[in-house]
Amino acid sequence: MARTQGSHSGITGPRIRQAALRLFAQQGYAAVSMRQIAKEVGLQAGALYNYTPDKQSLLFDLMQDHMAGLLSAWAALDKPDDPLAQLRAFTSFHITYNLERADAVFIAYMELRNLTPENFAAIESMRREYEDALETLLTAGVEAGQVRVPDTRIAAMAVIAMLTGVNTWYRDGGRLSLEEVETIYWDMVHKAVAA
Amino acid sequence: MARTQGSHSGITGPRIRQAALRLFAQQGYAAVSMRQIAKEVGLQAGALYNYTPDKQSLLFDLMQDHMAGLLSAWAALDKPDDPLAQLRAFTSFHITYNLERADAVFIAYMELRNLTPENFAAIESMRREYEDALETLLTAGVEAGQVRVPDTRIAAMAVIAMLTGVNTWYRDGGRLSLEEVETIYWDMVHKAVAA
DNA sequence: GTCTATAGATCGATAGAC
DNA sequence: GTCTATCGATCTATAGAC
Repeated sequence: MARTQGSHSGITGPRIRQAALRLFAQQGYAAVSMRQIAKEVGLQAGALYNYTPDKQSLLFDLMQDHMAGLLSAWAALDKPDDPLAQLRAFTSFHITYNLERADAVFIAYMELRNLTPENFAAIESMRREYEDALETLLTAGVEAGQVRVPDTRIAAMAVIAMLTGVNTWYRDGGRLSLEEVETIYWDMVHKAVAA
Repeated sequence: MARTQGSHSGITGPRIRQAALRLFAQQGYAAVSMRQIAKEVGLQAGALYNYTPDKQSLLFDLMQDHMAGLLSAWAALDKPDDPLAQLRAFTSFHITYNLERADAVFIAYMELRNLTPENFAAIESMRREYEDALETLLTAGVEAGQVRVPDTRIAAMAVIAMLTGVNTWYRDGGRLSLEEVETIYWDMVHKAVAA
């Protein structure tokens, strides 16, 4: 039953999204053509339009799936009661989750300007929700007397920026293991916000 | 002596770079056409090639100028002797310098993938030099007993990521003044790396 | 669901007049 | 130094055969 055209396996859609994710991250949305994506999956360009109405929707779906996954993974995580322990859990979670999805993280940040206004608003709202989750956590720490920061909103932004920065330099098999990285960052995050 | 074509004023080159900087930052290098840049300056597309050999050189020059300016501005800054005071100076310097050049900062980070390998290496080397400057400063703090971090290299990367993150949310006339932002970030940076 | 073919637009860069 | 005009390539998206 060898097949020479297309995949016919019902997983063409995911393969297209996977190829687009990688290419968008490597070269940027505007620099990647539909023909390139099609070639990566073994299709002609026209066939892509059986899976996405247009290139913009392909980008938006990738970003939306990433943000939704991030939010639901954090929501589903089994969290300790203590606010400071929760903050430690957030630190490890953010580093690990983002490192494992470096392409999606990169796109979700870099390609915001290539979204239509409506799509941009949707993604920004999800990002805001994630920031709010961390700020709420910091506020609980303040009320428990474990955290003291000049401004919980800015502290949330600062912690997220610091942790996401790991993606710019971390490489598998490098000088430090993922566990060591998590420990090092927790030391700094902890001291930065501690009472 | 009214002139109706071109600028003839000897500042066309800078105006082209300024327009390219703004457009590249807003829409991305790949999404901006030479015709768009020309229109912004009031030229036809062909005239741009009197000022740049090609689009790639235009991008590279913008990034190189930005990084060179950052390095020389930090080098020229009058710095205190005390390592911790120097770190405070770095915090204020980085926030202010980058906020005042948001477009260039954005491009220098986002458009690395659109550089040729040679150009990429040149920019990366300058970025590395800036990171080294901060790491050297942290190491001096460790030797003076004022700083204690698990890893000076990672601490340098973490501080830079945290401070550069200001660019993603700060707006003139917003809730906080630039001075307040600097104070807030110094509080967190200081605590994060303090002995 | 994929193919081939193509419409219609736009791209970077160059040539030659002025 | 800027213009007009254009080359040759490439783009997104669609139409219609299979």
